[in-house]
Amino acid sequence: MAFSKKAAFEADEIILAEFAKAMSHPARVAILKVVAARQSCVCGEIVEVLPLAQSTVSQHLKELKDIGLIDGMVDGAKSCYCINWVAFEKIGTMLNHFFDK
Amino acid sequence: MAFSKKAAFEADEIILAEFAKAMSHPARVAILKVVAARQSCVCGEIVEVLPLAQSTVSQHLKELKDIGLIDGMVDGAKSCYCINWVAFEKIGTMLNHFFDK
DNA sequence: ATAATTCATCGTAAATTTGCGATTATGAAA
DNA sequence: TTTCATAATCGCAAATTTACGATGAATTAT
Repeated sequence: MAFSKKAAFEADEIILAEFAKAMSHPARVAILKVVAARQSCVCGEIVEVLPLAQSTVSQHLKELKDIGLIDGMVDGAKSCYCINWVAFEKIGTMLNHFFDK
Repeated sequence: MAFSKKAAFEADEIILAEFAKAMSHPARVAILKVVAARQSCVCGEIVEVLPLAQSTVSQHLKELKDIGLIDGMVDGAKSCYCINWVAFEKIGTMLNHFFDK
């Protein structure tokens, strides 16, 4: 493969693909669902609900946070996450208009 | 890793993740854009436009077709593709309602 | 019939993702 | 302070994805 060809594509194509990638694993979709249902929630609650180890969940949370689908804030020893609805709006808009012509 | 944990999630989470995965690479987003812009188009036209080898494009097309985002039909020696708008509707609906509560 | 086109599939190497245990860092409780 | 709890990060192994050239199958052109 030698090297990735991602850079050869247009910025909006890359952005949409990155959002899609963030949601391309059922664990991350499940995390989004849990966080959305509880307004905001602590990492430990997510770990309890998912069939995955704490370190794995933490990694998925990081990915969702890096792309901006969730916001995370420290609450003492805990980490509290909530949905970034603005980002979801953005995706919806991109999906609605991206393939129009 | 030993084995994938995908099966441990709910069906709707898996389906949404699969759609997202199909759109998680800029090449596939670009393909969708090209096909959408031309109503329907032949494989060769896509290969011309993308910075990828024919076999690579063909593989991406197969992924998009397998998940149902595009339909493909044989036209003599050529292969003609078009967007499956119903599938896009489905994604839009899932995105709009999946995280509501 | 032969050659050229078109595209799917195969085999592969390299890159990336997934998952977990172990460790680390920080805050809370004793 | 020492201990416990919470969660991020590291290091590694296994799985999956990405990309391409080569090959094959089918159609069209000569």
